Amino acid sequence: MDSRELRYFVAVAEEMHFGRAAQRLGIAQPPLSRTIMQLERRLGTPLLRRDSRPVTLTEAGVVLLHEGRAALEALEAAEHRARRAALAATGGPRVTLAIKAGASTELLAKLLDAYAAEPDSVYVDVLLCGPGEQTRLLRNGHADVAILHPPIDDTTGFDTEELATEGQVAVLPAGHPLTTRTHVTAAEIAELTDLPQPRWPRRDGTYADGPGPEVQSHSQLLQLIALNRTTVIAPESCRSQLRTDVVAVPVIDAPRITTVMAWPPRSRLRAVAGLLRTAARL
Amino acid sequence: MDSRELRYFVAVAEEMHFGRAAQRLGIAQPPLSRTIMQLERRLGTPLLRRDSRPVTLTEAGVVLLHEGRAALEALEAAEHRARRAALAATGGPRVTLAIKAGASTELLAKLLDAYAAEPDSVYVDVLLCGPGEQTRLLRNGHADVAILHPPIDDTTGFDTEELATEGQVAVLPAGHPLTTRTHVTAAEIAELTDLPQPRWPRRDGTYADGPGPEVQSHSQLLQLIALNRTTVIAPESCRSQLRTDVVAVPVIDAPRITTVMAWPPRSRLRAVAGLLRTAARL
DNA sequence: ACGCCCGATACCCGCAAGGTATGCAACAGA
DNA sequence: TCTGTTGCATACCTTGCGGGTATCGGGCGT
Repeated sequence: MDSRELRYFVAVAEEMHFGRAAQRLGIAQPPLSRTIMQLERRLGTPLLRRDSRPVTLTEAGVVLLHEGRAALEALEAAEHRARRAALAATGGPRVTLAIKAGASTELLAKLLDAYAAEPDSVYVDVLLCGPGEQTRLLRNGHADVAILHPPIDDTTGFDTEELATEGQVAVLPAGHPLTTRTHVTAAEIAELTDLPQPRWPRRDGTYADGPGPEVQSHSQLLQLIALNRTTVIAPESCRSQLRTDVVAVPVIDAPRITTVMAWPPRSRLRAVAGLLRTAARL
Repeated sequence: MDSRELRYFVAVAEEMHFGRAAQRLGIAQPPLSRTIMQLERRLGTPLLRRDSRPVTLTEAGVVLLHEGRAALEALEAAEHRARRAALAATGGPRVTLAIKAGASTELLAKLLDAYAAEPDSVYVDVLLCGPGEQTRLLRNGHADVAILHPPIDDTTGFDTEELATEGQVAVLPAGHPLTTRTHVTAAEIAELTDLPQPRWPRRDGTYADGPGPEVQSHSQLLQLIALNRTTVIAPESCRSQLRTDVVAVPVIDAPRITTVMAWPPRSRLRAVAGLLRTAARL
């Protein structure tokens, strides 16, 4: 199968609309229709039901959308990794590590320092990315290794190694009644109608409905907490990033957050192995 | 990147020779040369060193060969899985299970019977394949799930679930001195110069050098054991397939063999989940 | 019933993929 | 060192296919 056909099909399957898909692909609609029909002939099965609007996927179409996305990502990954391998061969070897922007830097700093002191260490490019973006970067070859937090992040399809596990704390305004407690429960925090949970923007920039304030950044969130507007439950390592006008109280029954290092399976990069050895010693 | 270019590059990288690669691809050599050069321009880096013969891979070339193979397999997989999904939608749902030909059928038979009795079970196509072939079939989409035996089989890149673990036995000719023992060690078996280890054919059909007899099949092997020509260490479940003129003696220090079910990560097939649930109850 | 939306069809064009002929550089043998 | 052979690159031609425009036809809303 040709990757072009697959790319076209994925576009149509995602848009559920030939015209919009064609626009997204930068081609006209008729050649797109033709290519999809060619693909269907080649596979010997229809992928789309056009008899009702909007067009819908057949069973085979659903499968091809899932598997095809993975295949296209693998193609991208091959291209990017080869390109980066070329850079590493000329300008000195390096690896790219993807971490969530705003995540705890303590553990990471220790790891990077320790690794840099290793005899065969290479330069580590640190790639800050949005929430949940790390797995995509790992899959499409923009990163070699990532720091993830299951079960928030989905690690299926990657090799992983656990680095740390920690409890969670509720971040409350200084002076709030609960700050006198040694610990609280998740239910208690959820029931605080005076401090409703904040709402983060979704992928498309819109917000879910709810009583909590809309936030775009961590500093904004901390300010809103200090102003008695909201509260949040976060890993305890966030303590080092807190302002003095907010207080962290352990949440006794919140799920423990694990920090894992993840990399694509059968990645044979020496640098990843080195990072792992270093991490194992910490 | 176009899959055609990648296919061409992989052919050249595997053959280390433009002419042979072109022949394998069914095209002439000049367009192949041109396509590889286009790919190199697109990536902005040379992939092959042509200044000495045979042509050799650059660092980027090595990476692209590895990653590119995986990407091409993912493409194949998408195609095959979509095609099979279409079949499943018309002719009743089914899954394809890959097992090594000649492996123990006891556990498998129990599993399949139990699964068939489940309320939402579907027909299971059993695909017999050569040693180490299961992972390839899983990767390229010819199979949905497989029975593997790590550490013999490489399971990196798959989700797995352990089904069973068993010790190993030495299969000896009836009447051999060691058959009176309750157990033996691997070293003792290796030191039996009168019964050298058998030699299996490699992928290309040739055999490694050594004193042992060349064998192609299990029945051949058993006959050679009965004839006092060789011996072999195998999982204890092989006992049910032995003839009466050979004897199995536990090897006390042989690594335990695990039987795992493996499937591609983020495969969402209900049938695979059903098989797993059934397996968990056995 | 009418009009609109949207995918399919018909037809044309240009380019890039593939073929043939040949040049030129690298290894092997003397 | 010279020469022949092997093997990748270059030059040039041909053609099929990917893409564009114009238009048709069917489903759905009003």
